[in-house]
Amino acid sequence: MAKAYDVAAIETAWQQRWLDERVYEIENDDPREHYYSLCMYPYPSGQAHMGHVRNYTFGDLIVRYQTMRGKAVLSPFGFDSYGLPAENAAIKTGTHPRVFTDKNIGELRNSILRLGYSVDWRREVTSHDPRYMRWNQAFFLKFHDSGLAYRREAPVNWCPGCQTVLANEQVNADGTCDRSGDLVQKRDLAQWFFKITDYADELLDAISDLEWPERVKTMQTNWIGRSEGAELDLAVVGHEGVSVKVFTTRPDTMFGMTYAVLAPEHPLVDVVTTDACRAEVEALRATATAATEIERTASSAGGLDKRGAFTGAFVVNSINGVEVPLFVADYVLMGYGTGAIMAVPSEDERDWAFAETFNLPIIRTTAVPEDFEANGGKAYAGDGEKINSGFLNGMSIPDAKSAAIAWLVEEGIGKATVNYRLRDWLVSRQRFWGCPIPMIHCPSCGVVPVPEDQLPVLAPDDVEFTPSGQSPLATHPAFKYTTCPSCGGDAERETDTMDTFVDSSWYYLRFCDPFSNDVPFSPEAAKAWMPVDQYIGGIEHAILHLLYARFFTRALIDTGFAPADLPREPFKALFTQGMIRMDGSKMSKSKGNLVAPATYYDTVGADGLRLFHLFVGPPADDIDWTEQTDSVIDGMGRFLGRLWRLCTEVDGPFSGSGESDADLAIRRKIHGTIDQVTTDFDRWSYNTAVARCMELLNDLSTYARSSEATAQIVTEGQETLLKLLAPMTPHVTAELWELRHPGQLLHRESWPMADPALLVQAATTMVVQVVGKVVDRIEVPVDVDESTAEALALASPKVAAAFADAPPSRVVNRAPRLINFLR
RNA sequence: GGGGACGUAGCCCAACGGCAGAGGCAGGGCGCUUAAACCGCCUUCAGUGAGGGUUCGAAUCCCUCCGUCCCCA
Repeated sequence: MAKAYDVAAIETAWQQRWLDERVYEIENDDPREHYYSLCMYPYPSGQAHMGHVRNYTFGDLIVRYQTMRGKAVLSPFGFDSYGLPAENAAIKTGTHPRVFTDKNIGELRNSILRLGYSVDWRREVTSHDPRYMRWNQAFFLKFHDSGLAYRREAPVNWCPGCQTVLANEQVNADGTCDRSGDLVQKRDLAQWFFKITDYADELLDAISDLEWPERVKTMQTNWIGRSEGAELDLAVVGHEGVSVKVFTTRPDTMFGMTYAVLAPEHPLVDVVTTDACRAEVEALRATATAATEIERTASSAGGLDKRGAFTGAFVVNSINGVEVPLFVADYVLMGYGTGAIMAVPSEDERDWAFAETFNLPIIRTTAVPEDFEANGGKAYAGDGEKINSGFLNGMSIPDAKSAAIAWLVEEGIGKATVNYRLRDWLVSRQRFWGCPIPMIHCPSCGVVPVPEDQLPVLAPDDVEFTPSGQSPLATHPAFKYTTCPSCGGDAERETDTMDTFVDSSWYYLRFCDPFSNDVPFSPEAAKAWMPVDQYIGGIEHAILHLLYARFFTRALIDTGFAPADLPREPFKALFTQGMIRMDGSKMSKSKGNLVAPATYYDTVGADGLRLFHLFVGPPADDIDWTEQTDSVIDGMGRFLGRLWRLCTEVDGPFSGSGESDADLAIRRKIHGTIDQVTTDFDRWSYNTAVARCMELLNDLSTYARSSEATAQIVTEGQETLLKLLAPMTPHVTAELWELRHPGQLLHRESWPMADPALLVQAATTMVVQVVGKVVDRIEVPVDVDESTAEALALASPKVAAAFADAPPSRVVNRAPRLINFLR
């Protein structure tokens, strides 16, 4: 009686065995070629969900595959354990966020283990561990020293009801607080920033060399948003020495400026606004403060872009001396450029709409295409000859740009500048469950860093979470009140904590050396593994996390925490997996449409579920979880059952000698499959790799059913299939290998090599076409020469009939695959 | 509004510019079974969202449109 396939028992036993035998524990000095595989470390939200399963299935496949390819593979795991959900849970239930978080970490770790993910668990890192977060603080101090961290006022979302600051995700789409429903206000608070803009050019330039999905590279490029243009001063009429500095990407359009605009927050607004206009300007500023940035700049959001007010002041268009009105309008943002623009309605859509509303003149400075206006064209941003532009007339746009800038420089009123959309990274969070910012505010010394030997600054445990939402740090006297390290007088601690993106910006470096306590990671360890060879995660981190991590790696190198010769790009290759959708929206806890992975452990097992995720479609594509999905997953279970029977119930006797056509055919199939699966693995085409294995299993089953089969070939087929499937369905294949080779571990075997001699076919089918239509198929030797192929094809009766009257005028000869005769 | 991805059997998906079908799901038939499930074997099903272009040849490359989704504003 063959052994039964007891899915759950086999899987848990192997998970234990891999841990016991330390199969995936790796040393930094391992002599094999190093390979660093990393899945983005998750927020610990409790039991793993399907998105985790999908992510870690790809990650585990790579770890096991590269290990079988003979490499030393680093596969660490950790938890992004600071964050808002734990704090919200604390407010709701009164338990400390650490308790909630540690419990969730335990659950998530167990469910990762249950998936069979191969991890060096000794290297586990959690963000809130004092041995980890203390380095955030050390980095912060050094950044502060180096000018990379600074403090300034910046607007935050303030809820008047809760008397606290809200994160963007706590503000509803209509601008209300998601807890109290009050209208959220903008308030200026002094906050800490990291100077990522210092690295804008480098971060932008390095994008082109990354082995990343094009769309992620595009998103990063757009996010940094480098634009070249000019900065110039516009003198304010009647205010001696006062001028408005504006940034424009189109200095060639200066002759078309018919008004200028200040952002509502612009400091000059108070200076230039006349008494007659003050009331209207103030009203506009009030509405602008309440509006979100998206509302303010969206050109499609129902006329919001037309909100503005005249200041009563005029500025001089320096290029032609014309005086134009100065407005305040909320479509100009203080944070971009200089917070003021010269408005050229003829070449900018939003300026055009604004000019129409306020009856301002529109002067074209670029010749528009002939039927542009006839077709309803308004603002025109395309190419064309300069017109109405004085000394720029007749020039192309690029020439006119240069000429205009040269003129500005000559006159001493402007210069060429580069502007970025990217802004400095605001790292202050008015939260409890994050890494405390190690700074002290002293009334006499100002802002003073906490001395390094006093790190880490730890949040207190004896805190109460009130539904008001205010951070307990700010109301905890023992934490808040301290003495100044500089003068010894009374002082207050900074009570803000760091953005959790700081935690995730260097965890991949800590994984290289998670045991050190005197350094964040040793230079040797970082050099042993960095950069990450394959980084895997969700597309939702395409911009912020990846950009911050790229910045952080550079900043750590430049501040001496990481060796100078460490690669400055942390992630060599990136793969972003598709998300799982259900009923048209993302499968998520908040949507309440989760399907628990554990549902399948007793039926098809983790192996069956993994196989489903690999098979269902290209890894980068989103998948839809539908009523039919369970049937597909059942099919994966049937496949594994057939694999089990092929390896346990096929026992001959076989009489084959290894010489028959069937023997050769199945050996070709075996080796062809090795070749194809290897190729598919290397190009992230796991769905087709699974299909190849299914084909091989089908063919092997047929072959092994015949008593004419050859015993050694049956074995070769079985064992090859087990190896090919080992990275995909590790448990069942490991068990079947163990049954054949007691005491040996399949996952320590080498990846199979295809025999090249079995990959070449002697003969192939050549398609014969007449004027592109298939008329015949002929068996030809693979190395047939063109003239022989043509002769063979012409001998085909169908071709002969077609060309009975006259010979073909042209022959497209792609021997041995295809030949096409044309009349 | 700008940028990007994707549209192939009832469904999920394959197909270096060269025979539209690898694999799976669902459906149908037969076998196994007292019967059913399981299992095994066989099998039906599209001309590639629409239109144009390039090419000897287009699912594949280019353009326009339609639809779905994502990112940015």
